[in-house]
Amino acid sequence: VSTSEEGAARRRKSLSEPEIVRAAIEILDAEGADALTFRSLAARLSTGSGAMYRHVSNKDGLLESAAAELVGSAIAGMPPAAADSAIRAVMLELFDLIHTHPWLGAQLARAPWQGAVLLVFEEVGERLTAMGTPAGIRFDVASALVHHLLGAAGQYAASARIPAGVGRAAFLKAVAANWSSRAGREQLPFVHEIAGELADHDDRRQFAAGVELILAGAAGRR
Amino acid sequence: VSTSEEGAARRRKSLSEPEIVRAAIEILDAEGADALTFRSLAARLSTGSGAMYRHVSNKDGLLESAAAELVGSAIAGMPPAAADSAIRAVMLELFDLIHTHPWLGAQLARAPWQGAVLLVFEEVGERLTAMGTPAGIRFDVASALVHHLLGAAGQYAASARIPAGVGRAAFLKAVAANWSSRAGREQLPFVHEIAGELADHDDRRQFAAGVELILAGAAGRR
DNA sequence: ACCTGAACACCGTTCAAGT
DNA sequence: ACCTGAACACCGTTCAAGT
Repeated sequence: VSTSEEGAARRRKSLSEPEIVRAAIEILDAEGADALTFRSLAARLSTGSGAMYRHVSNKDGLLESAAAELVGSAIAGMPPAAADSAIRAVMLELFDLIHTHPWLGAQLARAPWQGAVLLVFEEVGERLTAMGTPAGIRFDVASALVHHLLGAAGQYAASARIPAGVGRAAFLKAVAANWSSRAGREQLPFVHEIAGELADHDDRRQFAAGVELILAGAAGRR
Repeated sequence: VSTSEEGAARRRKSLSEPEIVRAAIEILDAEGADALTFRSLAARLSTGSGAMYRHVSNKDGLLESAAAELVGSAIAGMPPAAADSAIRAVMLELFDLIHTHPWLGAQLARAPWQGAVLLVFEEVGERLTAMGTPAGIRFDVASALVHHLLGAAGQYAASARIPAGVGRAAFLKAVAANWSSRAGREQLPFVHEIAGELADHDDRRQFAAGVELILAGAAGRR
């Protein structure tokens, strides 16, 4: 046949780090974090399971590279620091990026001093500077904003893991019932209230509200 | 000898869930998250590696129980919701708890809807109610505070993993240098500035500052 | 009823052997 | 120089066999 060795396990070209990272992102996006193994990656790249170690240090490094790749290009697409609203645009852009790549939320929260998170810090910090946040509180404000993003990211990643069919409200109530007794309490009234609101809840709006709280607090101290 | 079967691998009493959770916390505190395996746990409890499955559902469940145990008793020790400053006391108490048990930071960030985090939500929410935060923004404020805690927790857990001897400032600068080029940038000036401040940096103070920003933002909307 | 520990089905990572 | 894939040293989890 003319299609010769279709799918045969032989490299046509030498591997490269960007090629490996790209393949990793594809697996992560399509099948989730658990599906990324050096064996699945090797299969997709038609190579041996140990071949990638020439180009990436280890699995942690690979995940950090994948995260930085996505965050880096999302940030590159943003207009330069200028108007007062720029910080909000950056925060929402990153929130949306995590929404599109749920594994990214878990990854950012796991290692807050990886490259991807530093890129976020840089972007946030520069825009705070541009909008006149005093140097004395700039690091505090940036860190509150980044923590808010990482916290929301983790929460979103966790939501994505709730078995389909079970509503988030029902899930929360079940967990709450399970744990309230151990806390030596009859009930968790506030959590119950939250669970009720969760049905028609907009994560993105709540995230934006948190950003506004922090910015308002910062403005009060200007 | 009279000390008979010292250290012999035989159960003296039947296992229980609290006993298992307690042993898990001891391993986590003493040797870190990686050291907790069902085999190390079995060795410490002088039993078989599969025995714990009668009492805990799996490893995730065990970690969630361990986290909830610590958070639950920390919260039980707090005075009831009352004064305006109570919310600050709770947040700092939890920050300190994570400082004492670094693995807890990673665990809370990993699964934000586990029992331990719901207990935090409850405590924060009740105190916001007590201090008069309007119902309309209460959930938003609580979630911003919890995100701040989880974000800080993750960051602290990551700091603890930086190889001893390497300062945090040097570590951050190295990571930044490594990634700035890939972001298509010469440098990351804000991150560089941060790294400089990091030498005499007080995490606890910065965390408290973030809490104040959020509360100030909330007060402005009262 | 509960514990025991071998066995199973995976991992990440290494490294001799190939090309 | 780089790839290949068996091998190593682990995991979490299951389950027949014991008591």
